[in-house]
Amino acid sequence: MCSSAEKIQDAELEVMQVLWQSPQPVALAELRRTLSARCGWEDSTVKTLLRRLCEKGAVRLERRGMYRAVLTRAEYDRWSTRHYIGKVFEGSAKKLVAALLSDGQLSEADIAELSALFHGEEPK
Amino acid sequence: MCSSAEKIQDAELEVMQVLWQSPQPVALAELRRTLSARCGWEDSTVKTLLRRLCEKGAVRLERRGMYRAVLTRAEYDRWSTRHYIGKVFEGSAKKLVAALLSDGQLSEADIAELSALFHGEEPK
DNA sequence: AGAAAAAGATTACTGGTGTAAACTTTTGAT
DNA sequence: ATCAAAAGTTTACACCAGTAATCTTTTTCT
Repeated sequence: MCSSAEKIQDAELEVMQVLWQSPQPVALAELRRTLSARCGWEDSTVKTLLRRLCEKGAVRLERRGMYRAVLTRAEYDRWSTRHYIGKVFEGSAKKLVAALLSDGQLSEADIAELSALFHGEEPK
Repeated sequence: MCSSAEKIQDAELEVMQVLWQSPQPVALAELRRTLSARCGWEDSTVKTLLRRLCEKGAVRLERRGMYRAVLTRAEYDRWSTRHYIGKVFEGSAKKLVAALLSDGQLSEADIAELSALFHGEEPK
């Protein structure tokens, strides 16, 4: 139950996002380049964040200079949404969606697509 | 545009939630009672949080011992969802809802209700 | 008026997060 | 074998958030 996802901090999430969007594993050099561009971080900052992520079990050092995400994006999303919804919407995902709707955060097109999803696939 | 909502911290949110769920304004004594029960906080903790919220403009001291939420729940929800979706779902509310769906965080009943909302009211 | 109670203001302390420098070890190239 | 570059490790440091004690002022009760 404690897949560590909850403890991932904002800065760490930036690192995870880079790991998630390349085929695994990713070279430190590339992490450094991407995060320097995207966040303006120094080399040592990236290393610190990688170390913390490894300590949390969210990342693994595959081999020298190659890092792999252990925590998957889907896992992170699940945990973080649960946490967020618990904090703000009394644990009700439905309330969150209703709020998005009444805030106009979903376009007509979004709604159409989601309606389709609501009735289409989903395994269960 | 910076209605302060983004900077509301977790502990502060607990206080806001108490303010939001009683007809405004709320007596310090009641905040203290509720938050002591709900969060186990001391009197001075509640006062510190109220002070910080006042500094942020999210709460106002209406008159001695009576606090009023200036930031509304709807405003907070809007800002916090935007922020969260920006951080985790590349700014796409649709992606968030799709994730909830594939995670099974929406029951059949939820989906039915939301489908109705999708096609029913909403002023726009 | 004086004292007790409540509210408000000031100060504090710890741990975590963002950010990074500096030091050490390993590896690849001459 | 040596040296430089890259990677890994250690240490650092400021700020904020969570939590609270204490001190001061205001109100209320007798």
